[in-house]
Amino acid sequence: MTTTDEIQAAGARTPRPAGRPRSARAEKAIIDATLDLVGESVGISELSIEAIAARAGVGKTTIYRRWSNKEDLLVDALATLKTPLPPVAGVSVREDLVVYARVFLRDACDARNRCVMNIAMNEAERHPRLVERIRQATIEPRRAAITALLRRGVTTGELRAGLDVPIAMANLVGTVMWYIRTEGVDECTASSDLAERIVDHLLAGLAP
Amino acid sequence: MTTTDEIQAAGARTPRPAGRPRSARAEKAIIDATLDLVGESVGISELSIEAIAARAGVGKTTIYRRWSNKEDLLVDALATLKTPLPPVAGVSVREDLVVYARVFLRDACDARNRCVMNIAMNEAERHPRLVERIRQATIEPRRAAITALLRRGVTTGELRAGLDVPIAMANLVGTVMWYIRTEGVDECTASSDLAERIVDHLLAGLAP
DNA sequence: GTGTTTCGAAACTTAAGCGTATCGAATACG
DNA sequence: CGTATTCGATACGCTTAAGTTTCGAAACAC
Repeated sequence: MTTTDEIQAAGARTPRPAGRPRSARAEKAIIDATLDLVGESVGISELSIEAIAARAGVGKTTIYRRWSNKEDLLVDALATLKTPLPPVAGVSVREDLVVYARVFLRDACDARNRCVMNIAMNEAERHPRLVERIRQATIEPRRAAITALLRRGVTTGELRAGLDVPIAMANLVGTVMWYIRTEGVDECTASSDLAERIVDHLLAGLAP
Repeated sequence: MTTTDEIQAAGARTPRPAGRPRSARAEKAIIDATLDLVGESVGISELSIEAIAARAGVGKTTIYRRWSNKEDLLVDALATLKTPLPPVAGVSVREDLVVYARVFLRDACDARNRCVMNIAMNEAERHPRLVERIRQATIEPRRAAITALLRRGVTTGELRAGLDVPIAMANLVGTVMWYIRTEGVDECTASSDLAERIVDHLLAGLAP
């Protein structure tokens, strides 16, 4: 921190407390180190504040001055993974399903994003606050988007009438997730048409 | 351990070493406590030998006399969950798919069995030996069985020609797993025809 | 300049949990 | 009976990490 990279003047409203300002660079380094380590170790208990401080090149004091414990830091760190929500889509339901599937595949291939789902699925009992936040920020918007898309397909006749929406949603998301889990991440990055193939498979079904 | 419940005479071949025999009841209590705690805490690092000993009503000595470390104990404990392999099935591919789906649903609703999949999916890097054992003992047989069933369906014409078997497998397993994850365990035990509904949904596909 | 606050680094206290060792009591065999 | 081994309980040394405190240096406002 040799140069002047401290937090900006903070506007006219807050009269800027006296003393040395907090380093914005240190804050970013802490968040980045946290996300890197979470992406590697998958599991909150394996994540140590000391490892974060070492990786970020920062003293533990600098961390504890900003966050009072590990969970608070994680909440803020995961919030920066703003997974920009699957973007709005276009004309045909199939095309939109492919767009969503592609987003899921891309996220599932990124270690940082993948760990979010791992935490949401496995740490519910030990970190309910964190999991609830993930659920509201990431899972729920996607669930709602897919539900709306499936319902739209039913009304437009592009999808089967009487479709069981919860099952269909588990169908789409579960297939993508499980495929990545079993076939590995390489498979995703390799074949660029994987999303299309999966969606077409789901649309056609198993029967002839 | 007030009564005589020690290990039986052990046959004529081994001449029975002198001294007090090891308690079979203690061994069972240790395994049970291990599975209970794993099912609750999901995550091997949260599992402590001391907690197992306390839950089993056993001294740590009794554990370390049988297993040299946590992982060895887990390997043996998980091996007792012999999830008796999906039983052989019958005439139509649909019926057999329903049988498998029902087994997966039942397993996914039991905390002890559910944790096996959690470990297999999340602890691969930290406990490769354990995960490899789970993979060979549980995952691989099921994968092979489903693959065979899907292939059979293609040859008999009950399933679509040119079916992508890996995607179809992720389709079946992923749908079941994700449905349980999102809708909760209660949903499984409640509706007894869930397996049929999921399988029929997969067969029919999303399209009209 | 003085005063205030943050910086990174290090030492510190506290708490878990591992794996070992020791203890008296219990349970087998001969 | 004597011997051998296991039993549960407890204490021990060791490691890891949490969270706190102290330190001199640095960065700001005045």
